[in-house]
Amino acid sequence: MKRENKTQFALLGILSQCEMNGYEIRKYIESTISFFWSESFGQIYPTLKKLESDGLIQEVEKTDGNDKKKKVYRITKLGLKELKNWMETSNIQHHKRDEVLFKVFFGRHMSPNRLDAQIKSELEKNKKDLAQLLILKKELLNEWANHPDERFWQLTLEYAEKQTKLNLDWLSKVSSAISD
Amino acid sequence: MKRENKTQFALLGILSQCEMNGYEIRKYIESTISFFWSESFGQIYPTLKKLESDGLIQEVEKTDGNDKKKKVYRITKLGLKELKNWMETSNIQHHKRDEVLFKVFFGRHMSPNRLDAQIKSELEKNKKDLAQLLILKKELLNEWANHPDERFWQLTLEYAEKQTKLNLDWLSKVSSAISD
DNA sequence: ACGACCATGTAAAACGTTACATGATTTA
DNA sequence: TAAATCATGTAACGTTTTACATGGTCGT
Repeated sequence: MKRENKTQFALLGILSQCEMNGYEIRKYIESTISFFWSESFGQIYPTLKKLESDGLIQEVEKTDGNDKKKKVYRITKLGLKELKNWMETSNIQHHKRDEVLFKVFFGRHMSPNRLDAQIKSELEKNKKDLAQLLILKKELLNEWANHPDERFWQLTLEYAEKQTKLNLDWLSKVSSAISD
Repeated sequence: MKRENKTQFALLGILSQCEMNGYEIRKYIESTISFFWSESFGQIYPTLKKLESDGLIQEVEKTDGNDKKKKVYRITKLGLKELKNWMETSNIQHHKRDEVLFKVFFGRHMSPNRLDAQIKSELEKNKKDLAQLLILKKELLNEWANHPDERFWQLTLEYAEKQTKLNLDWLSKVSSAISD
């Protein structure tokens, strides 16, 4: 099986929800789907060019002379078709590399203090993540109710919340367990 | 910040627990830590060579003339030092790309049947994973009690079990939710 | 004797991050 | 007017997968 470029499909998925430029795509990923996806600018801009030259997205025509430098893209019918096709036919792959679990699993090699400091830093990160998720949850209930994607976002958000709570519980436990 | 080669440290971590050859390292990863880590042969063999030439691991001297083709490695003192140093000083990074959540989040573009089929396949995978985790749990209690890594394995395993159960619950819910 | 698994490796191609480069616009 | 943020992009480098290549060993 050849390697598929997942970045392509991520950008198609995002543009299927809303017209955006590259910079906004990055912000969207960071603020909304960073829980399960990440992309860097070094991937986003070249991929946008490729998608455009393949006819899967197109630049939105500018209504006025402003925003000369802003390149806002929209997904095309062909793009939607390709997205659907990939989603329906590709097998789900799992490439796991979780450095938190790595450090706990091989934790014997670290001084307990250093391990604990890293665990506490993860705890803080997860607290912030949870706060952000609760904001997204409210936004979803108020502003995005009845959006065609709403039920899918709801399900994803629910997973994210439970996952983050599990992390918080477990990290606390690890922190206690190693300070004996 | 330059990019660190995480494969190196993974192999050092594994060899800190037991002498092994490349093939066994792969099996170990698949059977024991696939929950949070993965490596391919294309990474393992070249990395073993590099680690050896850097003096972080060494080939175990063969006691008899057999096993000419088997290259069993052991971690050196320098290797242990480098492992400890990396673990204590590196920041934990998160490069998330979860294709299950991707497919649910952008699930509107799939026919409900196709999405459900993929979710059911994930359910099966998680059931198998859970069964495997329970086997590991028993092994840990019986054969590996009092091993110096035991408490760290216990914590990691506990996370894996809770995570897998969360997955099973959530996947069932997704499956119900999309067949309306 | 056949298939499954053990065992080691390389090469090509693709993927992805990071740092760099540049400049406009907005906000305090 | 300075700082922050918006905005697009490229180049170098390193990482990772996949496919290929080869041959040994073990069980049935």
